[in-house]
Amino acid sequence: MLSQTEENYLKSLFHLGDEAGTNELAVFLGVKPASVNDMLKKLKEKKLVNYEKYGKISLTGEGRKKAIEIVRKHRLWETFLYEKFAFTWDEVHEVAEQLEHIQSAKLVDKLDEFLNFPAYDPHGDVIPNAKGEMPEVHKKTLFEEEVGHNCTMVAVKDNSAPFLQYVTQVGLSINNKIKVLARHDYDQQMEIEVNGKVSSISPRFAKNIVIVCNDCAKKKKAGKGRNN
Amino acid sequence: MLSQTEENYLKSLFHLGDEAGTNELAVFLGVKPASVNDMLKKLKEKKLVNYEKYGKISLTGEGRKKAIEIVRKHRLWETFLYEKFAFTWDEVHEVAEQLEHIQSAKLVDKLDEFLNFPAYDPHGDVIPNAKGEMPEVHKKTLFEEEVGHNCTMVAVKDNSAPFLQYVTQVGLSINNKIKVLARHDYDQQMEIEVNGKVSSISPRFAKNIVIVCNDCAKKKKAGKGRNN
DNA sequence: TAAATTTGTTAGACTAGCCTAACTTTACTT
DNA sequence: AAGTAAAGTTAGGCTAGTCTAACAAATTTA
Repeated sequence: MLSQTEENYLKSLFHLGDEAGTNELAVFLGVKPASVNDMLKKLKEKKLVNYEKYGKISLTGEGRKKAIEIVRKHRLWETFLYEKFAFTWDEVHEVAEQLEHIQSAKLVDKLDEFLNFPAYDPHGDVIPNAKGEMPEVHKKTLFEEEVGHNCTMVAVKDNSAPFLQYVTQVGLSINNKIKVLARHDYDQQMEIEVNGKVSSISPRFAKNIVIVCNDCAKKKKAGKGRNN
Repeated sequence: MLSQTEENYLKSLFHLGDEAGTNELAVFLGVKPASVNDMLKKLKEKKLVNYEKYGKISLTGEGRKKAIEIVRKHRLWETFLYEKFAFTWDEVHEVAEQLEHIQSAKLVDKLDEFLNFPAYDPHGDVIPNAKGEMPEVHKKTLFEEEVGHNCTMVAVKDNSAPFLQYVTQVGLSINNKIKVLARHDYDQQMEIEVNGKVSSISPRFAKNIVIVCNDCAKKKKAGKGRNN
């Protein structure tokens, strides 16, 4: 059993990617490099990180597996708070930071099922599945999507009530499919179809909807990610 | 902000009542008396317990308030796991022990609302309301209930699939109202009404349903309680 | 390539929460 | 009321995780 602190180190290493250094990790975690050093020795001992003096830090297979489990829990809880308890996307993170450390395999399974196995969290990040698989994904705004393509809404960028009402009116919500029917060169107004309903949306609106394209080729390197 | 450990001490003191001793608390928490002693000094310093050397331990008003908040969270989470995630009543406690320490007022409010402000948890214990009020209650089995009285189901004693199926068939679930229509002296079979539906139930069945009477006078002293 | 800067490491110390062992106070028993 | 048993306390020590300060290695830059 890992402590919450150990879990946080693994999670942070996962987000920083495989070329992390001591200082970088220290800044990320909000502790001093000396503390990171101590912990790295411990995690190396437990075979969760690869680490040699003055070298770069990376997760072992086992460490990565643990990290992904935590990310999975974090993102499932964020989705839960957002969808079921009407938290806004900027409120979910802090509480999910706590909830991600709850130990219960059954709870995670049930949560996943309860949310209907969501693919994306409210920030538009991919939720790893129960096997720890995490398809890579290229996020962009709906405004940038090509005409004729199908995409999935994964997040919003604006949290204001008027915007959110508009989103609802158009029939959109996270994990919904969207088809881009047209874009007018004149005023960049777009025509989209959601659940058979066609809407005309402004460029401003489209720029606040984050999507992943279902028709674009899927090959991209993983970035550094966010703090979760 | 209290640590999880501090919260557990307060919660335990609440369950043990106001005449707890050092040893008793140590046994309850599974630690040594010396550890309890250290912590009591700290909690006294924080004005959460009343405590003098060699004297009995009790919670201050503030300490009690904190303890009730934790009990409230524990019981709401138990109810959540039981009702929404199909945990059995003997599985909920362990996970609720972890969830009760999550810090988020909004989360607790939403949880309460999501569960429709439940009065009892799956063990039949009263859930304190948002104000920290906790009506005292006299639990008994449905078998013991008087004919003509109305009562509320608060728990089951048997967790087997056949029993639970039968419970469902009769239309019963936790926080449901039951009216006792009759009891036959011959075989102690009972007639009950649930949501307008009348059922005939065996004494064995009735003995596995825990209820609180809504028609009995409500005056009784608080007992020592359980570990939650 | 040598100096300066950045990055990483070590040693020693602190706090929370726990322990054991020894001791003190209170309560029980006859 | 004296002696024993039970309950409670203290002192000192341990681990996890943090810190500061001093030092060492690596990297950048002139």
